[in-house]
Amino acid sequence: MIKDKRIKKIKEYVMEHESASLDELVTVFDVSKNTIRRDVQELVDHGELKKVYGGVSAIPKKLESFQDRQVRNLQEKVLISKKASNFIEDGDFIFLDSGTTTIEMFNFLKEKSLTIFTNSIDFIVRALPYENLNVISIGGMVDRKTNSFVNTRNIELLRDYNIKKAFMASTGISLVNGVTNASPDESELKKTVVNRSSEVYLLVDHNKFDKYGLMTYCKLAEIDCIVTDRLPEENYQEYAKENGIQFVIAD
Amino acid sequence: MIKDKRIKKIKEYVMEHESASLDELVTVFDVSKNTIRRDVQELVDHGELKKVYGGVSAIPKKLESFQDRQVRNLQEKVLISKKASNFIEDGDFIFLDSGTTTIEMFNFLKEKSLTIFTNSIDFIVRALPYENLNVISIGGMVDRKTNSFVNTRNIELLRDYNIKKAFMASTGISLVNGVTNASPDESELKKTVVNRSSEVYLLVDHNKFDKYGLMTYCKLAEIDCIVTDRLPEENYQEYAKENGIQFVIAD
DNA sequence: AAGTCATGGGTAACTGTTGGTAATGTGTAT
DNA sequence: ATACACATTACCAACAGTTACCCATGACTT
Repeated sequence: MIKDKRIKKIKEYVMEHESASLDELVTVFDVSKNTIRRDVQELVDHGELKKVYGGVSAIPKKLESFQDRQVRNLQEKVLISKKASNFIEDGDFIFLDSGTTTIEMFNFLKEKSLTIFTNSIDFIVRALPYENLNVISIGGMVDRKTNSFVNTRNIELLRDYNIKKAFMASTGISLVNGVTNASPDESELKKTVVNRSSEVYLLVDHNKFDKYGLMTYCKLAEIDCIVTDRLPEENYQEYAKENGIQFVIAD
Repeated sequence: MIKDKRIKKIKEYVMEHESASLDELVTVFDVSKNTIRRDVQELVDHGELKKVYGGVSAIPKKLESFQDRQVRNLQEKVLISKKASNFIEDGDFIFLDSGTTTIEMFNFLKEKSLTIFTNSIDFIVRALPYENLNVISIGGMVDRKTNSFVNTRNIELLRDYNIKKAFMASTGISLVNGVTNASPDESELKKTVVNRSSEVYLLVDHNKFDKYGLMTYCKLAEIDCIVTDRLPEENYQEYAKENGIQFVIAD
């Protein structure tokens, strides 16, 4: 493997595992300890990681809470987001919810020509270099837990736009409680988006099933398509069939 | 395959894979290493890719254009923004315009406790780690020339907020044309902010005097305080005296 | 037929990368 | 405090990749 690539991988590996011993890295990347040392040194010089005796650890950033979540189950999130992105075509007007799964869609839509309505600050920032993406921000108060805009006073303006497809995130879904999220500030917006959008896609990994958060922002029946990484229990499949919900499994 | 086409393909290939070894490219495109080198060299010369030992890697896109402008006259901008920040007190509810001068205020207010209304994407991002800053974004369409939100549909909501102090930027000011900026998309918002704010501060370096852009968003008389880096011509001083405008010189 | 250009193959000097080894430093358990 | 294991640093030799050339070939142009 090219040195550059290896270093990037090392960074990702350490980020994902919070920290790693040098021996661990030696095994994983199959190069000598010496080389690992040099690679790590380079990353440390660039302020990407920090050294600890016997290994290396990710830098606890101020907004780590979000970053942390982002790497957990990263592979599943990438698979799900890739699958979901297949539903997006050039010229679409879509809504993109904030969240660690939905943000992964970025890589799969950055080359398309789209108009994207979003409350995700991360997405707005990542989309800045891509002129082909017409990004419209919902605005509102910055919420540091989710890096998104909440409590937005201007939900009204959503009603002026005809969103074709909405890609939603959730902290947990269940047959009883529907699609939920943690914060009341967000749910008003999500409700409106679900109502206003022709097609609603929900991106949830298998861990989210049978869990629920504080607020329900829509019923499961209001979702058109659930993109996830494992076929859910029988009762979900029945419910889906009854309510015309499509299940898409990414693997 | 023709050379031009191959080079384009190589670029695409590397972009897609983030990076690639020369050997890899040799196999994929079935030409000699020598040719791959020449092709890659051409791409590097055009700044499309960068060489790394053992291969090539895609250039991580950046928001360069804005960054560039940011360093021009940086010292003046810092001086002006520092001076302007003196008017801000803990607990204030302020508006912060987008622009290369106003963004420099960030360092001088990041430790204060404030509620900040802004259209500047850069400010929103930089403020993310600072929990003491309550940031409210105006939202709207992303404008990549200024890294701000424009064309915002929800100017109405501004009327609900009582902004205490507004810190405005401008591409040029003159006695005849007042305070101007380049884009029609922005001026509607700026107009409203100037109207709604108890105190309006204008941050302009001396180069901005006697220049004007396409759109006038307010008269000079509507400004309460102009922060700049040199004492302007006599006629500006007279005008200021007549209209109760305070001049603050940063040096 | 001569000229131009892209290509492939080769050589030699050079530079960056790698893994090993030895000396030194650091943390831990007794 | 001492011994021990392991981590770190520094250095070097081997090697892989790079640069800057060379020339031969074939396709295409003038």
